[in-house]
Amino acid sequence: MLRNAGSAAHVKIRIFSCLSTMTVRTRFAPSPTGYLHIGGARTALFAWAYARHHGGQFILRIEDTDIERSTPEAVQAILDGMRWLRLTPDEGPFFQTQRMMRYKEVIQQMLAAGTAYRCYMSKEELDALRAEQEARHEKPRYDGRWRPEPGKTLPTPPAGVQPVVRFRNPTDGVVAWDDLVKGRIEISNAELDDFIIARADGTPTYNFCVVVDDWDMRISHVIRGDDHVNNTPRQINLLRALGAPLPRYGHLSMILGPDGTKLSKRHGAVSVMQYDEDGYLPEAVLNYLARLGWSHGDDEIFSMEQFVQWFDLDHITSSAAQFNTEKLNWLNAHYIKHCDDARLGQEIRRRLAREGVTGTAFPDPAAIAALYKDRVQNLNELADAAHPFYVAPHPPAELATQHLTEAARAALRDLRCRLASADFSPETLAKALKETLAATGLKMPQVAIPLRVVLLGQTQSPSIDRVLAVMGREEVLKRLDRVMG
RNA sequence: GUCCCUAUCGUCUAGAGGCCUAGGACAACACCCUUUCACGGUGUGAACCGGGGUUCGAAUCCCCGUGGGGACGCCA
Repeated sequence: MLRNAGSAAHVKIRIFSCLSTMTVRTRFAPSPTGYLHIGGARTALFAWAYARHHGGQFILRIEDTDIERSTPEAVQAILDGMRWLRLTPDEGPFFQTQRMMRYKEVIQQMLAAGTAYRCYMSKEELDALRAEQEARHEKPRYDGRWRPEPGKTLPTPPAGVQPVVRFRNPTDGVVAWDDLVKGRIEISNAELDDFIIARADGTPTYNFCVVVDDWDMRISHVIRGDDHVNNTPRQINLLRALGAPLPRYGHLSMILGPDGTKLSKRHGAVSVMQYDEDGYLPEAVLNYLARLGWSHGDDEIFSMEQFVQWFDLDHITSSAAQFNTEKLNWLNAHYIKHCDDARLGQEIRRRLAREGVTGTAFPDPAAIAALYKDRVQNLNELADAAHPFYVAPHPPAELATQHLTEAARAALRDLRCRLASADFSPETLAKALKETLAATGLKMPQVAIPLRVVLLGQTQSPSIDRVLAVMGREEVLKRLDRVMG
């Protein structure tokens, strides 16, 4: 799978296999400096779907070369997020920190081949150079002072300075590629400078590791956020210098926050696990994300199987999309409605347990889910609805005075008698209710609402007979007696 | 500042020169259903950023503005 040696022979095999089998291999390559947020999740989803659609492989690669900022917690958070979304990689996770020998080897080769060179410029000198360039309204870039040229005399390396290694970027011509989502993009080499591929301490940098990894891992399609568009020409030049085949590139436009501004840690860019926390079903989040920047005619609701079958890069919008919670809520409500009762029951238990409510075996949470699934937008609302079934509420004072009038109490007493001997089947419950209406001359709401107040501490609920059935005789009578005295 | 990307209802989007009097969905509003609240059903309002071209014909192609975004690290 991964090779540590890059001999010419195996380069040849690599090219051959790409051309002959056309295997699609995509990757998701997050850096573990934080959790998996919604933008990263969509990138992963699209890369995953593209590979699946073409019967190829989806690879997860953790780009942890920034030792300062990478944490094991973040690695775990990314893995958790992907597992929750069921975006299972076919290969990996691979860690760049475990491939250091390979990067160093390639750097040595480039140094030997003259496609890279040592640069002894200090950070201070660099900063000064940039400041000058900015003062002249120029794009800040390295001036190539340590770049070897035929007939050029290089400065003498200062003593005691550890050099960085820079890539010898072509100086003229343009780098162009047909972006899978944005179309043809051309960038002049004059815009690019000789970027650093190895730091003074010898560790390789991002643009270099990406190139070596994409090459070694035989990535055929690089699908990533469009904040990487500017890196692409550098990576293409590097790949060419290495004699490596070029993958195809597709750059996804970004996801903006609900207010149209960039997602930031402060708003919108929450962990995907937060959506679990907030009561969203992963299939709702996935469906929502799939439609954010991609479309298939008028189709809005579809399974992941369907998505994989339909997915292509031709129907991706090239402009940024704004996150819209209302639509996510709508999808979530839809998926809850169509979700299996037993699974919803488990979700109710899990969420109730989180609030310290245990002993939720009776009534069956799945039965409560069946009662409420088509009236909630998220699983937390479902758990909230289930709560009073397990913890008898005290009817709020104002609801009691407003609804538990003498007439209502009389009706409830009448109903209690009939219920005491009922078997709590839907038929007998409906019959008892009707008899009470007839006996008291009240209308259904005049009995149902006081009953809701007594049983659930609320004026709203599903059909009261269904509530009675789920709550069960024993508990219903207990609650009636407690309030009616 | 320089370079790159981008622009259809409030939002996500359909749209590949005539199928567009611009379609769908969310949200909003109205009505219907109703045992309360929801669900659901039906319906209404709502958009091609501006200006120039090309063409018999432009939402669609080209140019220039303008708005938005990204990049310009010994971060990824």
